[in-house]
Amino acid sequence: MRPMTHPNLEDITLEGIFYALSDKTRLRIIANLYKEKSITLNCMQAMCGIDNIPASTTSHHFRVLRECGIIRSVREGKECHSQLRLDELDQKFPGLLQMTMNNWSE
Amino acid sequence: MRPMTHPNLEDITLEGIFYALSDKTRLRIIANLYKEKSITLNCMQAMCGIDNIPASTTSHHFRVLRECGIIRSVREGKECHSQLRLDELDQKFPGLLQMTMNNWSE
DNA sequence: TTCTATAGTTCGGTATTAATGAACTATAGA
DNA sequence: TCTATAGTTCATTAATACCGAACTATAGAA
Repeated sequence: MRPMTHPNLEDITLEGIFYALSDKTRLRIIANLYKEKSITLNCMQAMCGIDNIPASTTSHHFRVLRECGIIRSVREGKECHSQLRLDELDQKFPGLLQMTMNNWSE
Repeated sequence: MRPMTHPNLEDITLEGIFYALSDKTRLRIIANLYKEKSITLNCMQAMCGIDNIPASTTSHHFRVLRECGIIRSVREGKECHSQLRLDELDQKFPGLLQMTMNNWSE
């Protein structure tokens, strides 16, 4: 299993972030993580309320979110715990995540 | 030539907008249109400073922007004049375009 | 220590979508 | 009517996404 990679702050691009946000499922995941800002969630928790996505697809979505720089994930035991890179993102693209969540309904 | 179609405000989706914004060339177009908010630009003007994109690709990008609801285009003579749907977008997704332009550099 | 369940990842094939050269349309002006 | 301009559409190739099946890594039970 290859190690999880995360881009450095300076390598995160606006268009990369927008790409990650251009999918309903990923927006729902982000919304779940945003609700629980202060704690990390495992995949199942982060997928709470999102219907019936195959595990492989879920894994793909988390990879997209990770590799564009929106979330940070660490393996803990047999789970993978993720959280938003809130402070970093807010430093690089002020207001982006907040605006997104303000405008996200569903 | 089929007529240009634009979605109604209620059919514009957040993920659709993000998809349109997930491309460097389209972000550059948006930035050009944003600079000249008050006037409409033809394709060539809107592509100002953007290097060497084939006409067919340009046309494709404008179509994506149009069909997601970011811009409105009308044919005027042999040109196609476009402008941001600024007020409408601001009503539906407050702050989205402004945040995007604040965070766009290039 | 093995066995089993859990939580996720990776691989590979199919299906969808994007980019672009070539041909086309529509209009303006000579 | 002829030519140039501004852009669109079509068709092909190239890149990506989705998802079942097989795999990995860990935890806890037997």
